[in-house]
Amino acid sequence: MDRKTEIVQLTIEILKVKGFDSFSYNDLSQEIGISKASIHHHFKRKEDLGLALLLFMKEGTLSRNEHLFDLELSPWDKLEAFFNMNAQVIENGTKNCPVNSLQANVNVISAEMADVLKDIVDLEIDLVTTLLEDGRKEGQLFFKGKARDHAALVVSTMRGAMQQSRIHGHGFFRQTIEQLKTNLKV
Amino acid sequence: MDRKTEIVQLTIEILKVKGFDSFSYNDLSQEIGISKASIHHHFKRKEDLGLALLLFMKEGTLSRNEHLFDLELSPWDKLEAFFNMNAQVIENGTKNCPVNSLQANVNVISAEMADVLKDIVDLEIDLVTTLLEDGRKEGQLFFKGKARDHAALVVSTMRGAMQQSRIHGHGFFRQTIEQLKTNLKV
DNA sequence: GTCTATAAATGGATAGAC
DNA sequence: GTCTATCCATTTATAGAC
Repeated sequence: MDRKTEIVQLTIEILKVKGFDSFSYNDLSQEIGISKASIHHHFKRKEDLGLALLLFMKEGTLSRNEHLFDLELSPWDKLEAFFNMNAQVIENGTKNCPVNSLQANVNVISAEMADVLKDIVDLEIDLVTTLLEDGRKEGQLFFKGKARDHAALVVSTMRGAMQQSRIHGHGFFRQTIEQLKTNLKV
Repeated sequence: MDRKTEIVQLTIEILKVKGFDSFSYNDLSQEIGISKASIHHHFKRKEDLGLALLLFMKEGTLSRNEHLFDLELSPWDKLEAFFNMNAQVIENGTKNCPVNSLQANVNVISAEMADVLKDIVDLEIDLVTTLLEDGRKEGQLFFKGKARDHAALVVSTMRGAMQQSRIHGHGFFRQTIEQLKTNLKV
């Protein structure tokens, strides 16, 4: 892996713990073992790193969506896989989702960064919308109203639960997702 | 209103925009029109201000809960009032909920602060649990499973939607709450 | 690409006068 | 309670050598 990617990935990990304003080039420097100036060589301004990081996250979301979509699974099982992927992100509730972290800091990031952040959430809502539509068509899962509206609810709930679990412990996320799934059962 | 309260209330407003690490005594100084040193006179350390602010928020939650509980309204209408109160907090989606802001920054606040933050969310879940139980008993609203589990879901969804609405616009919160209510209809 | 050194600004916090 | 002045640490960022 090249250094740029290493820095980006480390930054995402740090974002799960601290906010965008709360981490410094010094944090990265210590963790990677090169000087602050070297980090600046790869990403001149913190904002450049922020944008690179969001584009990296968007790429990840795109490829995960594609991978999930191509799996030989039922809509229900794909939805479960989606939740499990996100459970891994927060590592038992000890960490936050980087999307939450950046949303909470939307006023301290650039407009460009915020645009990509919106794209990422839209991609997720797109995926869940498709899974909900397919599942309802097949009679495998149940919900009222439009698929897209319910997908927005599903993503909001998941994201909210990811953040709440930071203070309520790792069980909170698991339990809330269970309740969400209970509501989707026919 | 005394100065301490003025500072606390202003800090909560700033927290809706920036994170706990991202605002400074200088921000408060500028807005109120007294020097940084004067802010320090009222709250020696930033951590003291943080704790005072959380205790203030907890008091507010307690009195709002009590007020809501005493209203001559049906459980459904009380739930709606609860959502409307929270819609006011984020002011059309331009701002975040301070609870979200602090949860996202849980690693940069003190353990004492985090404890009170947990109390606040627990109080909300308690309220919603009671409303859900009463509503189901009266046959006015519907949900599967335990009232407390569903209350955790309701609060997670609301909080998640509050934060998403920062990038998805003011309509997102309203729409997601509508979808949440649609699911609660008998 | 990486380093040391350093600039320039801002942060939290204190001392002491009024 | 409020002020000015100041301290010290940290932060983002740059210059220039290797």
